[in-house]
Amino acid sequence: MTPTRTNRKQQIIRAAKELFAKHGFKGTTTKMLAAKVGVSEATLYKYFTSKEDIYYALLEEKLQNIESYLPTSQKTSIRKTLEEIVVNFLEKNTDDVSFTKICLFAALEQNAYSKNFVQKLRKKLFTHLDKLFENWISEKKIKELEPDLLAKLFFGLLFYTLLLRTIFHDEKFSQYNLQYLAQHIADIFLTGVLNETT
Amino acid sequence: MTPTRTNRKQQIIRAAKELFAKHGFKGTTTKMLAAKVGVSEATLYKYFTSKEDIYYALLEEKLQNIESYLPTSQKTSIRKTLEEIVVNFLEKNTDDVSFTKICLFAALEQNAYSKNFVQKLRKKLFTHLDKLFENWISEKKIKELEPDLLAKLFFGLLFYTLLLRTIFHDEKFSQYNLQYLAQHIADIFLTGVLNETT
Amino acid sequence: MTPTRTNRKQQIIRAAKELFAKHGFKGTTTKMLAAKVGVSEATLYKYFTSKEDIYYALLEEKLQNIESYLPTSQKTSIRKTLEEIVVNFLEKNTDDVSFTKICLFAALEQNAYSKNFVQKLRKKLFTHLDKLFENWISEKKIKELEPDLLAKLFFGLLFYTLLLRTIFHDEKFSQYNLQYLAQHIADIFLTGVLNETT
Amino acid sequence: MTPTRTNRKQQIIRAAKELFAKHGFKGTTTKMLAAKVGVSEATLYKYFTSKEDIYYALLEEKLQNIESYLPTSQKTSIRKTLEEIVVNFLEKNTDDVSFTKICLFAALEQNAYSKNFVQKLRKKLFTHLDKLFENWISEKKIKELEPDLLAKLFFGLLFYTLLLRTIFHDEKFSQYNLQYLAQHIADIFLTGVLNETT
DNA sequence: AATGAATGAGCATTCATTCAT
DNA sequence: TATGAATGAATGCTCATTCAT
Repeated sequence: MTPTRTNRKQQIIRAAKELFAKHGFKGTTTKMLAAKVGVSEATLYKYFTSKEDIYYALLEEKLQNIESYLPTSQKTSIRKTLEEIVVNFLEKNTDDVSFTKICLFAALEQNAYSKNFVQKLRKKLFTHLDKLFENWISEKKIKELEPDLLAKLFFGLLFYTLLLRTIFHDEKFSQYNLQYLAQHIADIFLTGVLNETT
Repeated sequence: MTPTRTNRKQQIIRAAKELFAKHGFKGTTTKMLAAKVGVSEATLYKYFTSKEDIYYALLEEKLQNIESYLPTSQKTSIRKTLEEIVVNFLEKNTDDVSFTKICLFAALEQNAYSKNFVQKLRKKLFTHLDKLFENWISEKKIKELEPDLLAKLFFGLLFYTLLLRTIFHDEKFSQYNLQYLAQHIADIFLTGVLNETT
Repeated sequence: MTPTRTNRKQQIIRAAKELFAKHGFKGTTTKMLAAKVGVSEATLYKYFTSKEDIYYALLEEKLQNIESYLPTSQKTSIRKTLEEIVVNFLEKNTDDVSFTKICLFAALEQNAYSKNFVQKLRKKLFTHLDKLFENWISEKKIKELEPDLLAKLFFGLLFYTLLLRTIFHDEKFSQYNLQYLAQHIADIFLTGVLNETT
Repeated sequence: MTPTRTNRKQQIIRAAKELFAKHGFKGTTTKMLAAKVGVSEATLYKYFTSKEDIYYALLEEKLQNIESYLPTSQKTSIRKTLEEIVVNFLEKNTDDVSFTKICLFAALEQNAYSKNFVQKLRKKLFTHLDKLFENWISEKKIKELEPDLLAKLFFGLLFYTLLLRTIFHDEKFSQYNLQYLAQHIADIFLTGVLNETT
């Protein structure tokens, strides 16, 4: 594939990402997409066989390029590790809101392909996180609960925070700096909200 | 409005709820809707002025009828209170998955009306929850953090759990019984995951 | 089905017959068809599910209504019988050229459906003709050849004459009166072209 | 024109012949054609100015190269001559079904050009055949009928036999060997089907 | 000599909506 | 109250064709 050809494909995917995020799959028309890319609708079909094909390419690409929000280096403390996860996750996904939206649309629209995508995505997101909790449990550092339950509940805190910041446009959560949020989320998850004196 | 008229309106809204949940607003056609209700498409327009109108009526109705997941009676312990909230919330929303989906669609589709809806909905959901945490804080029962931050993080645990059970179709989370989930969520939120001995 | 509904369907089929005959299936657009009927394209789809559906309905209807070109009463002579067949066949099909054309298009375009149609049509055309020749053979009135071979060769004379008159626009054949043609065709088929004195 | 250029043109025409025969003019796309030739669509337009142009070139070429099915040498008997015509005609056209189909499509599609083509073709086909019958008539060998009427009716037998074998896929007619068919067709045309004793 | 890239016009089909009855 | 009949505008997609390279 010539470099131009790849570029055009990328252009289309990039434009599609924005539009699908804003209007969903059904809500995005090929006309809108062509206009955004600055080509004719016919041109779209020189690069992709169908609107669905563009959608799939978009999801597929995301699945490949998904960046880990997990710390690369071994952290000394659980707390630091969790804090870094929070910051990483929110940082990466705040910049690319469309991805979050597209994932949610995919989860909601529920055709065979998007179901598969969501499944793969969740696997990718949790494989490493699960392991982290497993290790901590086996090291007796944290309570002996099912590691994936812990991973998912922790992720729930992240995920909902992300939604508050990017989709629900919660004023407060949007203004908090990430460090501050990370500290509180990590703290609550580790030690709970009860007053120590209690 | 005659009772029949009200009934028909209700029938339409009920059918719309299912369809919008399954296919989104754009993905639901008036043809599908009419078929589901068992009337002609023309009849739809005797009761509502447009497809959007049906959507708005649906959201509005939900906003009125939203049932509190908060405990009605004063509970003795925070733990019991939180547990009851978890159980209530999951119970009510598991039965009515379409509502969750419609809310998410509304949040994603982001037109003026749905934005407004999401805002109102969140207000309704959080007003009482916020107060609960405020009280506990003033009673020094829990750490002195911003009450709405606490409320939202706690809600994040609930909400993500709901998504896992109803939209992401997480096998494990779907099988857990609600009591079990409630205990763990409440426990983690209150005391954290760290080993007490640490 | 209300009478109006039937009428519209019939109107569409009638218009389609003309257009498909003139331009073939591919060459006929739904726009042309709608214009000819005097309705919008959308209306076409209230009565038929697709362009193909219209085509099929058209063929199906023809298959039902196909009129026999065979003599109803028992003729005294073979010659009279054949002459009547020629006249009947040419008369019926000259009035309805579109049918001939559509059949030929169907035979040429060769999709699964039209293949089936052509097969059924040929069966309908030949079943009785075959029997006629069988009888004559068993009565020793004509040479002892395979009856269907005879039927088909005789039909070839008819069919080609029809093409000459309706599709190839052969001047002479178009001007001959049917009686004249019938006599010669029957005569040649019965006694051949050789001079009797030879 | 360089020899390569001629070759490419020929390649295109050959591919077009197959495709037009299978799908008709409208049913054949330039994409299909380019793919079959193994070049880009753009290349097609280096050799022909339009899709129609290819079609015309194709017909024109056929018109030039049409091979006579008439016997080259003077045959002793009419019977032998007719038999040879039948065999020749069926042999040549069975091998090249696409030609028959294209001619029929041309006759059906009825635009100015194809009308002209069909006319020329028929002239070519009948000029010599007509003469043959003229001669036989003047030699008093056959009945004194209009020679072109005879020629066309005889041709009808050939033509319908060809259709049965190539387009209608008549099982029996496809299996008969040509010699057998030729004998019967010639015999019937010459002496008729009536029992001699009658 | 060949083609990659592009497209305006058109295709069959569906949409939400209207209106006379 | 309900709907059969209708449609303008749009949808995803394909077509034959052009042109710079």
